[in-house]
Amino acid sequence: MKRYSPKDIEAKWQKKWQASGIYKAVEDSNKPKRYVLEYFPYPSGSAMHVGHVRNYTIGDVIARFYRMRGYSVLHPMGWDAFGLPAENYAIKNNISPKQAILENTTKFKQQLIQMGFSYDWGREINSSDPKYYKWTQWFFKLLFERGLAYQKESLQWWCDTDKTVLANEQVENGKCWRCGNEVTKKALKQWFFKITDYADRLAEDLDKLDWSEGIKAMQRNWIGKSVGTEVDFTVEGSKNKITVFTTRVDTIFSAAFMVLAPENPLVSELTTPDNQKAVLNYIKESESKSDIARMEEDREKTGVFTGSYAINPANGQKIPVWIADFVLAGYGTGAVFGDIHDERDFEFAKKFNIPVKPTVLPENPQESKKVQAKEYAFTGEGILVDSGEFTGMRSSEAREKITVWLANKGTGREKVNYKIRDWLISRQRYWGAPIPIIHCSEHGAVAVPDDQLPVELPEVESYQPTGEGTSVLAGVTEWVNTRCPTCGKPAKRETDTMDGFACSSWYFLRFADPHNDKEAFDKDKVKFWLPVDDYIGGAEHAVMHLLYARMWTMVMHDAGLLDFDEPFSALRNQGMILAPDGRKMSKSWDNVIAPDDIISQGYGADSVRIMELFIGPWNQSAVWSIEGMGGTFRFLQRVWTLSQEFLENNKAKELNDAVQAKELYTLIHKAIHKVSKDLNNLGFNTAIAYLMETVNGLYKLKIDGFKDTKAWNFTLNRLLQIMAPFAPHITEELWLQLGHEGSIHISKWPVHDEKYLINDQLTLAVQVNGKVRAEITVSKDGSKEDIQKLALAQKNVKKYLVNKKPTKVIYVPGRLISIVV
RNA sequence: GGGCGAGUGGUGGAAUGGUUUACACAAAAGACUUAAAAUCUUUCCCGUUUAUAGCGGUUGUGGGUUCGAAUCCCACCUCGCCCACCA
Repeated sequence: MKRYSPKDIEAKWQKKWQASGIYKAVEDSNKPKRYVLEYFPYPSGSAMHVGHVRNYTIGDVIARFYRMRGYSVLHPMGWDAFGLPAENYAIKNNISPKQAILENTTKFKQQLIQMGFSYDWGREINSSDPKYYKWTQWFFKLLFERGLAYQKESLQWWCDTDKTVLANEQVENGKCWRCGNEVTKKALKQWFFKITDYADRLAEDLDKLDWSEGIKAMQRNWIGKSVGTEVDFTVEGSKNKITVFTTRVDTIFSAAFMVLAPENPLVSELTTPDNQKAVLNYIKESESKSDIARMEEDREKTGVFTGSYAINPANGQKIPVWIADFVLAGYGTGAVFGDIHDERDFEFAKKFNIPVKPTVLPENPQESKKVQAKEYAFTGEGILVDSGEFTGMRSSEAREKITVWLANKGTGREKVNYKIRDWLISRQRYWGAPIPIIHCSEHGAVAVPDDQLPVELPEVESYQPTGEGTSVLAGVTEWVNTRCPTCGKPAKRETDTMDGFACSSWYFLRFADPHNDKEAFDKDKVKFWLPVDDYIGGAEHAVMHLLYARMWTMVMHDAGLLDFDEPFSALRNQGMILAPDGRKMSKSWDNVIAPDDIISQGYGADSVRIMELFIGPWNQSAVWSIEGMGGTFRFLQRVWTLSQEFLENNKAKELNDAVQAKELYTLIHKAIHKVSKDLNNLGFNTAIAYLMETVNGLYKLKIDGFKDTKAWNFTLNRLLQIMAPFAPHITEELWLQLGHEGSIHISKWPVHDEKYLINDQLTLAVQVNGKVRAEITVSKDGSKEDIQKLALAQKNVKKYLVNKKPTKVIYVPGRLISIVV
């Protein structure tokens, strides 16, 4: 008998599948469709580890399940090839980024193929291919023409290691998301996408998505919608006014001081000569302070008085105007009023001895006393005092009324603010899609005409960034110098490139029509496949890719290119795989486990795939277990051995045994039912556990021999089919050995027969006062009365019923009978 | 400080109102073998007991609802991830 040896079968089938094209996605309108997509990978220098592989395994099992259930399945793969790591890798290894991508994608592809993933490789795309980025540029133009791409000079996050600006989303705790070094601010003219125009829609539409609450919460938090009031304060002896944003206009009568951000342009005008020196010093100091220091927790409040006073429009009170770096220039109006109803303000007031007094009090009299004694900053809702005509109102009512009152006086208005800032898209690096803009001294920024797309990246000598705030493209004079598309006069090309997130904001659409050279995609093809039904990936993209892609989809929808405005109906966030030491897998920890090593140790891809899912719930993190691999391998080996033994026995004449046949049918139909149900609910680990249980059951039956040929044949065939999404190689091989011609992976998913799911005999637990005291076996259609009688007759039950009568009997069919005394 | 998730045997986990610990790992014993590996079979929460049955206990802690709670409610503790001076 031949032993199970994955290396003898896996590569063979991978080649055959590729040749026969069984995973090709076909638009068949007679079938329902399913678009299963995993985030397309970034082909970095380090190969994929078992954590990445889990992501693809989840997608592949889903894709295979739907394919067998008769769906038209699109399961594509491509490469997010532009970006910093590829360029840095190229510089380090002294090769071109193009060459680096070629090397890395070759390695990644080989890794994916050896795992037996069912991708339609005919749809492979690469975002650094001019045939692809031509359309990325085309979409840039779409945004530009719709007023959603613009240039602005301002202070930007700058990473001095990577020599480029970064988007807000790419700065984590004041550090560059790529290299981890502290970022600084630099004044540069940059390109932005106006994602703020979509802030409200991006927040509101989250409700209609089947995404994990965690990711939705992260996006809501990032967008940071807050509804409040803008209030204008006049400045004593000046025409200037200071506008503030507040969500608590009900506290306006308590305003005791104003605070402006040091960067607020009003500061220089409001500063009186006496205070000039102190203010300038403070501004200088806060500029030089690193953002890490500025964001430090529990930092003591700092600030200086400007010498000016503002007038509270609510009560005419004169209050001092300060500047302090706890007020952010970029949010709201860059100015706030301060009072005792905010912890930060109260802290500030205490530090600088500014008198404050509450005008909102808690309803609880004890707490109210404490607040009046200024024991703490009362930030909750309550009843207004000393607030003119609003005294006695509740906070919520007062907010509405005061806003209307201020609006009528012309000194206030309702206002919605967002934390999200526009998306900074330009990068001072070589390896990205060039921004398709030409700068003309007469016509300004002009889009490159469609017939001149793509604007191809020119070859350069060195990819080393200059650090001067421009990309190396600025040095390619013959490329930079061109003519204005409008007037034909000499003009210069934009030399910044787009961030890689532009490329990934539409790739899921390109998979529907990857080779189209007339347009980005054919509308009908996109209509057939999109939106993505299952989008699988980690949570690290929550406020980057997942937000950007949603915005682009909305823009395309508004431009009439799409008839949907959300790209990903369901998002599946897989849990991380940790190294056996419990830490994240990383080169620097030297704890990375690559699938290649496990496969070459003889376990094979099927065992790895099963381990990825059996290790725990797919959406929770898990520690990789090397020992566990033995278990998944043994399981597959048992299936193999059982099949071989059956095939050898099967050569003899046909045998019949009704008793064994019934047991076999019961086992397999239950398995079909359970595995189908679990796959529908993404219960991969429990589906595998049940398959193992089923195989254990078959081994028990085997002890008596293969007594019914037909039933064994049926059972093994169905078992292989329901195992096929998890272990595609071994099931395909055994399917062939059992005499089938076509591939198991396009065979019809089996349906269970209900009659085998019902047991004739049931085992019930008998409880007395909630404790299990006995077990009884009853017929499935026994009446409650009969069962109750039997239960009460149990020796160990009687013991507890001496001199007592049951007050209540609860019968849960198929489970238990509970007697209460 | 805010948000999200988790806490069950030696370990990963199963069970989402109904017999806690399915499935697997690790460990132990037996069969086969000259031997080992592999394979097959069995045992495996704690206490009480020579042992089995039985009895008692047990899902982070404390309380509640219920005939019955890992599951629902209240309070608290611990761990992980994300965000954080956003007025």
